[in-house]
Amino acid sequence: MERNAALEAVFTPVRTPTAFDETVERLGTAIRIGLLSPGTQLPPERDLATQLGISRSTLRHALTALVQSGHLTSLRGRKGGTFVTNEPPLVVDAGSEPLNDDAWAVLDRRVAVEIGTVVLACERADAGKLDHLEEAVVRMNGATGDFEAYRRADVSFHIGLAEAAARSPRLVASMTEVQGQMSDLISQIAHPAEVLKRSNQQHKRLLKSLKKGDTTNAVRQMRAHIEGTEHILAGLLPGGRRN
Amino acid sequence: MERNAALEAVFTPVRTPTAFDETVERLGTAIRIGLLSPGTQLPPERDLATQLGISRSTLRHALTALVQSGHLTSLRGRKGGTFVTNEPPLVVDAGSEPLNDDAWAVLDRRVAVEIGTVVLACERADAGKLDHLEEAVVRMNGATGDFEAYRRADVSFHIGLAEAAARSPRLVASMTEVQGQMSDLISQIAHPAEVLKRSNQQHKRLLKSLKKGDTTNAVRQMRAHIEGTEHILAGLLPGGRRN
DNA sequence: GTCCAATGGTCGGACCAGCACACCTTTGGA
DNA sequence: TCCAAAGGTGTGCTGGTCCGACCATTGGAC
Repeated sequence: MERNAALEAVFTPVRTPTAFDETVERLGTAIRIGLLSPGTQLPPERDLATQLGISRSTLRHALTALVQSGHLTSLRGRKGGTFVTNEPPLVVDAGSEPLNDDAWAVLDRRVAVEIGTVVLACERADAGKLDHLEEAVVRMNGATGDFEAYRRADVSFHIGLAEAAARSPRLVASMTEVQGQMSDLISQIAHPAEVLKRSNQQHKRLLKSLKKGDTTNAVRQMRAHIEGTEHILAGLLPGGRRN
Repeated sequence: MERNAALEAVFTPVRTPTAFDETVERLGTAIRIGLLSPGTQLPPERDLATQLGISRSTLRHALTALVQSGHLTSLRGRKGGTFVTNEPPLVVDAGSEPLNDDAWAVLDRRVAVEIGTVVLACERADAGKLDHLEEAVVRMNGATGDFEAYRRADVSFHIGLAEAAARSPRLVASMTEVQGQMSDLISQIAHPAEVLKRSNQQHKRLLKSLKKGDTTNAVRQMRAHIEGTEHILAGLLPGGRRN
């Protein structure tokens, strides 16, 4: 029993997502969380394949899947292209997954990514970079009655934070991934306006601390912000609230 | 230019490590950072393949690679098996990689994982779980003259922290990965005893805060601890110190 | 001494993801 | 009228992976 936990981690199954899987996941998430907004045109297949470092065949395979799931549409001919649908599906499968055990892992990962981001943002972000966050907060203020709109702005806020902190695009990618997973989780719970208001107040306070470069308070506020979601989810997760 | 940083992250090359790659990486890292110590016997190939969720052929491919690189040896016959070499290579390729640009990404990821871990550990760790950390600190105290020994204890400390905080093995896996990457980075710099002493004093202070559940100070101390390494590395990294 | 069980080592066939590349089809503008 | 830019299709090859059967070595049980 000495260090079973660590060895357990070593001998855990190796995950081997295929290029197809990864691509569907990437683009699907980007669309669902609003990074690629409705109407956006993707780069031509040949270019995009190069950018993603995969063959056109594989990319097309993924695009086809996303077309069939209603995220994308394609138009042929000159001035054709691949476009994000006007009303793309917002969550994956609509609750077919009953909050399995990895949900806890997602929440833990979120703590790491969000708090790490906050620390870095406090050190690196100048006022200019934080303007986008201000906008997002305003948008959220005006959308406490419309969860989808609220959530889009919420995602902007958190991803904007990562952009402000990032020295490499990796952090932004991690944040994007985490936000996508969170969207899947929280799609299954209710969002009364008062909860959203309270949540956005936390955003405001956090932003204030960020502007002052007050790492200590920023961390505390981010932790509180995250805990809000965790407490709501705790009841639904297998094993109940384990905090 | 609106949100190029986020889109850049979306259209970044898709990574598709093979099962073989992942396995070599996993086991190699575990050995290099001392999670699998010299002399340790791995499970029989057939079992290990099952645990890792890959075929025996693929596993053997990976094991063969690790045998050739000097990490493992195999003995046939009853009471045979695969064992960690007595003196496995400690770093990958001995400095053939001249600190490329992703080094910054590694450092950022470390901030996230370590600080996130500290926050969770403050909330969840009881005194018992922190005993291992105490041991590690003692070991480091006695090894400020022997960097390899010091580093092994150092890794124990940080991974022990993850074990204390973890609700799922994922966090431990992330920490393991990060520590492996850090080992590769810091293998290229000097480690005078006084630097190690100072570093271990930070461990002590951190542990004290952890025991009190003082998240604020624990975070501050962990950040300071990480910054120590960053400052030393900054001179070697492309782009110089960017903090 | 003999046999057997446990373990690493080898081989061959099958499958499939991914790639490269050539070619077809549609469509709008020069 | 033609051409360029885009998506759509097909074909064959390579390499990673799996499965399963079988071989070789070795130490202990009897």
